[in-house]
Amino acid sequence: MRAETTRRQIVQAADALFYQNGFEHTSFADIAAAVQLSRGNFYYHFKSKDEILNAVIALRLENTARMLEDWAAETANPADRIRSFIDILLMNRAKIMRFGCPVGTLCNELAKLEHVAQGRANSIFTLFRTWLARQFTELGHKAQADHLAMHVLMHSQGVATLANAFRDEAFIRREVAQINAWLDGLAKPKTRKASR
Amino acid sequence: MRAETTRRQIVQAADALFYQNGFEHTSFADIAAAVQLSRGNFYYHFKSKDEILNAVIALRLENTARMLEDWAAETANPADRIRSFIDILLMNRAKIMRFGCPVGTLCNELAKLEHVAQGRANSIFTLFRTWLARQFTELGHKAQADHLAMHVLMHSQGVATLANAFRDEAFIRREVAQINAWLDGLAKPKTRKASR
DNA sequence: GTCTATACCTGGATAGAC
DNA sequence: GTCTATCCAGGTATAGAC
Repeated sequence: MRAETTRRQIVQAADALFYQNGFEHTSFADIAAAVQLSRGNFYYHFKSKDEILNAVIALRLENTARMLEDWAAETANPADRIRSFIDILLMNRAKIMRFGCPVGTLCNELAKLEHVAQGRANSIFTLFRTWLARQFTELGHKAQADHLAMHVLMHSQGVATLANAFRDEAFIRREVAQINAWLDGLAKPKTRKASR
Repeated sequence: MRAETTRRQIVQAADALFYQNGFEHTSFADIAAAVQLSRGNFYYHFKSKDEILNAVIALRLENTARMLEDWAAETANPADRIRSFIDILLMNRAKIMRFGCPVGTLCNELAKLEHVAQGRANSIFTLFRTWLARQFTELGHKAQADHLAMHVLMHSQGVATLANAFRDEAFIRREVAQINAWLDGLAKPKTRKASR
């Protein structure tokens, strides 16, 4: 098999395992088993575990950027674009209830490990943050665009953490409905002024 | 030294280390070094790592319960009691920015490990949840007390996760001010009706 | 109750044959 | 590019002396 193909398989397997079992809890043996490779062969593709982590983060950045571009291309209305982001909670609810948010839990873990890749992992958050801020700017909230972006991100992280702890789908739906209502208020601020 | 004293020291050291470095990343040697004990002696007090984890969770449950009782005793107004909870984010902001929320990050980690103590760890959340729900009931929101409790918990988790990733104190203050304003609306619903 | 010594295993990482 | 064999560090856990 071509090296490039094997490498990609390793990264994809590591991506899933890091998400499901955590970075530290995932061993080389686990990843090797997932792609049906011997442990020894592994080091032909990656010289260290940190190198795999970097590749996984790069993959996630790539996938995230593509997803955000697609949303921006498909959806004309900035409010609807933000709704696409919020909808992740519903689309991925099964995984979120089992494993939490892939970004939040990775950043949490790396923070405790004081890992060098912390900054790189956080940049996935930054990707969402700047994209959301751009949508809020287009919505006419330029001055507080970044604050609003952080608020939406905060909401998604809180929902993911509690949904994971309590395995509560109804809770997710309730909170998604609520943040969407909040977004409605922002999208049409002319109807009733200063409604908070 | 008396066994009881040593045992307590071990649990307190483990509590701090699990919070700062994560459960799995903390070794017996780390805890032993923190209390200046030999690794061998350790097993006189705890037969396994899971046993220490259980003791740590029990300690946290105890401390949390006492804190909530104190708030209920000190503060007459249920809205102010809820504000005591929200204020944790400000009081502990330095630690939260470095290590996240102790409850949320532990539950996250145990979920990925599929650890048997998961349920026990989650019960710390439940303690906050039922206490908050009681305050909302006293505030006159009995029907949605539990939903509101989950909403406040969700908020604190989201703020903690993002504050940890971005090390952003201004963000914490902003979000605390915002949820307090939201709480104001709930505490005095008579002034202006259906203000959301 | 506390120590040292040690057994045993897992995980990361390397060397070298094929 | 893939394998087996192997090394070494660190982690959990035990035995037994003091």
